[in-house]
Amino acid sequence: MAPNHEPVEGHMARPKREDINDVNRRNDLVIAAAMLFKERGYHGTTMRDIARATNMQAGSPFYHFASKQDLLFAGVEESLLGCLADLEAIDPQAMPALGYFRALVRAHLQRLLETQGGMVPMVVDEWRYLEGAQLEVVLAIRRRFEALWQDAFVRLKDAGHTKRSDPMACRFFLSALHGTVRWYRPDGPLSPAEIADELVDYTLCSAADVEDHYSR
Amino acid sequence: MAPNHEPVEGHMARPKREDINDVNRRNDLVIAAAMLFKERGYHGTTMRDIARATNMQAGSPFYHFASKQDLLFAGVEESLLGCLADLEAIDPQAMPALGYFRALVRAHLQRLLETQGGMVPMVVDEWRYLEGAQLEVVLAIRRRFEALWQDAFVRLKDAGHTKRSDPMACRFFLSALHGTVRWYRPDGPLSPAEIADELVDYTLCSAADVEDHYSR
DNA sequence: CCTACCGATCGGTAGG
DNA sequence: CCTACCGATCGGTAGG
Repeated sequence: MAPNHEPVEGHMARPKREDINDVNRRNDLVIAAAMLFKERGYHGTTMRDIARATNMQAGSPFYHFASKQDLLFAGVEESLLGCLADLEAIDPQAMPALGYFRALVRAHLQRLLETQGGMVPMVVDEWRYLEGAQLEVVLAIRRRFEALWQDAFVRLKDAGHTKRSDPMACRFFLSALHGTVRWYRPDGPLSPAEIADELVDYTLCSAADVEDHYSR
Repeated sequence: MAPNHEPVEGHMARPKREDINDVNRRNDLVIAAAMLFKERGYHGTTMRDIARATNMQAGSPFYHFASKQDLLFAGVEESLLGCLADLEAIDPQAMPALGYFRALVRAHLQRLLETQGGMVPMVVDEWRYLEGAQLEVVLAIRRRFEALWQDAFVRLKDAGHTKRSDPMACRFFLSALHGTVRWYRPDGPLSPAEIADELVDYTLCSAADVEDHYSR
């Protein structure tokens, strides 16, 4: 016994051999849980399911996490922060509005659809089963995420690529963006990057494009 | 004891007094269950929760439904068929493509967002917990639903109101349409009809509109 | 991390 | 529909 420390250890603690193992196993749990939550839903998944998927005994996950909710929170927070980091790594000043927007959509769909065996889609539906302070943390991250997209939309419109950049338009766009997790199949005909380009095209509205390059 | 008949009673059975009561109580259960499934998820809701919400004792819902899944199925199927009936009641021949499309979006958002105290949004997320034959039935209805929207999109493009009418574009649109259930609030500033008009505007892409009537 | 265990709850049933 | 009940399972804990 020892771990189960949410508030993380002291500063700069040089990890010893056992610590590394603990961290690895902890991470295995987060991923296995996220995958199961995605497939069967949070309440449809059992701590015993998660233990089995990680080759542990029924009570062992509680060595790493104090509760099932803490395990959900770890997965949701990690995924969301990962998404946000990807997007914030792209410099808006380094490229034109359209290129920036396309880079955002590509980065996000890559993260959403092909990270770690597909655990990230879980965040789209399952965050809502969090409560209290953990829910607040997640909502705060989501607000930063939405503000970033909102800004990108404003730039897009200022450059003449869309007719709207209001919050409602941004919401419609984000629904289409996140809706991909409900129909995307890894073995399907389109890669995440290709889907990204399709969505960018769908979202744009320049006069020139109305003369269809797209039939079918 | 008596009911609990899924395959419905004989043809044209004139309902007696008790039958009416059974039908009413059965319907109360479907609505209460759907509301709870929407709020807490299917697996996060207990048959006892549903019983309590209907002023029954713990075991009584099983007089009307053989299982929890049957109760879910009843709500999902009824909601989906209701949606489909609304849409099929609109005659495409009776109006121009744009008017038809707008009528569809309005009808659907009305059904989705303000029917029976808001039970319908449940179908967006919870149908996936169905299994076997019931799941197949629901997927079949959904295919009809999507085909209808696909046709509407083709008409929209033929009339020059969108640049795309391919299945992917239709999917993006439907995600935005159904995503409304995740942010719509009955006490919010916009009615379902107003949201419908916003979405129609967002989806259109005529050259004339690019000169923004919309700022912000 | 495993073993062994607990109290609570859950879906569902019998019998009227 | 209620009463009374059952077997199974669940989240979680103690103790090493």
